[in-house]
Amino acid sequence: MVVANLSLKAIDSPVVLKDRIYNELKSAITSMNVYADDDEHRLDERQLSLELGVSRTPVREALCRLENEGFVHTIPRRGAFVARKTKKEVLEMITVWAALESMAARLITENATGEEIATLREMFSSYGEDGAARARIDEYSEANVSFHQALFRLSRCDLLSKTTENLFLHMRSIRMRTIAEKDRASRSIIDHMDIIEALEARDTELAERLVRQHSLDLGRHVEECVDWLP
Amino acid sequence: MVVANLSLKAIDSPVVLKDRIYNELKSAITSMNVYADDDEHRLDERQLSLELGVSRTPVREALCRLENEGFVHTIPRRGAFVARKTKKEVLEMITVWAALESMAARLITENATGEEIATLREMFSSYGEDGAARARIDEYSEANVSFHQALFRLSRCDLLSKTTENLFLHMRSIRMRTIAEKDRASRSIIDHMDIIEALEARDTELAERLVRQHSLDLGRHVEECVDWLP
DNA sequence: ATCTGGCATTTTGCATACCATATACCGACT
DNA sequence: AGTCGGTATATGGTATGCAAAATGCCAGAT
Repeated sequence: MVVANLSLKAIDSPVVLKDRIYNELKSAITSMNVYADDDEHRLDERQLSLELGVSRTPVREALCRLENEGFVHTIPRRGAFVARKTKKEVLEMITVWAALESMAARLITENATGEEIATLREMFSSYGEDGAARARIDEYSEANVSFHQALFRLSRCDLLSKTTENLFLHMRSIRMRTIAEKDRASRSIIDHMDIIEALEARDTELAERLVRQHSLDLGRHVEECVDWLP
Repeated sequence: MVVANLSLKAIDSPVVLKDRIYNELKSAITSMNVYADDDEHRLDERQLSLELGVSRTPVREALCRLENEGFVHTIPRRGAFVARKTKKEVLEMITVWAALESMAARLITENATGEEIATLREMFSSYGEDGAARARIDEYSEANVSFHQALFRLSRCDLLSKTTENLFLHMRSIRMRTIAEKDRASRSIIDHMDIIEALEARDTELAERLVRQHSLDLGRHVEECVDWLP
């Protein structure tokens, strides 16, 4: 008799309540438009626990995590609120983003395969330089996000992706609003194409610089044009 | 009658129990040598709450935060353990570090005053190029940490500092062990001096490249020489 | 009429009690 | 002797209870 050599993957994911609540709240917070109105959105522990049908304890632990990630701001004895970023904080997020993504580009030129880089180009196949598809802003916005996420994925550095993940979510509402300007969208496409070419040419320094500049440009644009943030 | 115009600073720090426990545990974890022995260090909720003289609830919330920051690894229904980084994770931390610190250097060349940059040089005044002081490794190690922290401080980007803060703590044990090699220490001093000169010359690209390379060198050294990590 | 002081309410922070599950031990069976 | 199965125990996950603290309201005084 031989032991059946089944290739089983260990199941160590007994998803517990607090994690599900964390995911639920996180998606709820990131999908809402925090900056739509001026009044702050309170997160009542008791109300949340009632709505979710659980006790306050796992809700508190979920809020604790969200606070640590900057999505929730809690004031002792006062309660939890959906965090609102100041303009300064947004600009700093963009700065950190620029640092991380330019490093991702660097790593891609050194490690990624040609096929992987080719997938980047395919993502924009429908958005030719003719600009025919430029009208589909919302659709492009999706491709835009995918492109940046792909950069981090191809860098093969999990920590880079993980560190940026929350920045992505924080920036989502901002980016959605700033990308909805045609000239910036077309500028963005050109930037992306230049980046892809640099990656294909394995030009480490150039790719790094282009990616960094692309982010810093966004930063300058926010600096100059966004006045709806404190 | 005039209103007394006292310049009071708002006290919004009713330091609550869970925060103190968080700090207590964090300093305890980061100061211990996690990699000294092979057996994993368990963190028993009940035992901790007994030792600290509090209930389990705030202990759990502190552990929750520490898990989110990667200092604690909890397995559902099994308990919390002091997290042990793999070699891959350490290398990725160094990569992220390199990205962030090189961006800090970039910002310094653009924003910092000459006086601020001068303070960097003063930090190494006692470690001349003659190498007379090279023997004082432990003392130098302190100056080394201070130097890197100063880079982030002078970047005037709080988020850069904040993001790196935990990386600092994670790397402490690693760095302590790798820096304790004379040739690397002297190499490190030279690197630092080159970086300072680039900053003084306001050479953005050079400063950025030197800082990044300094970190990546550490990465390569860890890659090659550290075999005591899984 | 406005300001101040106290009371009531609301809500968090912490403590405790309960429950589900994983591990460990032990006895029985092959 | 080794292995399998059951039970006990320990430990984390969840629920609830209690108290401190902060806000808001109202009444009374100036």
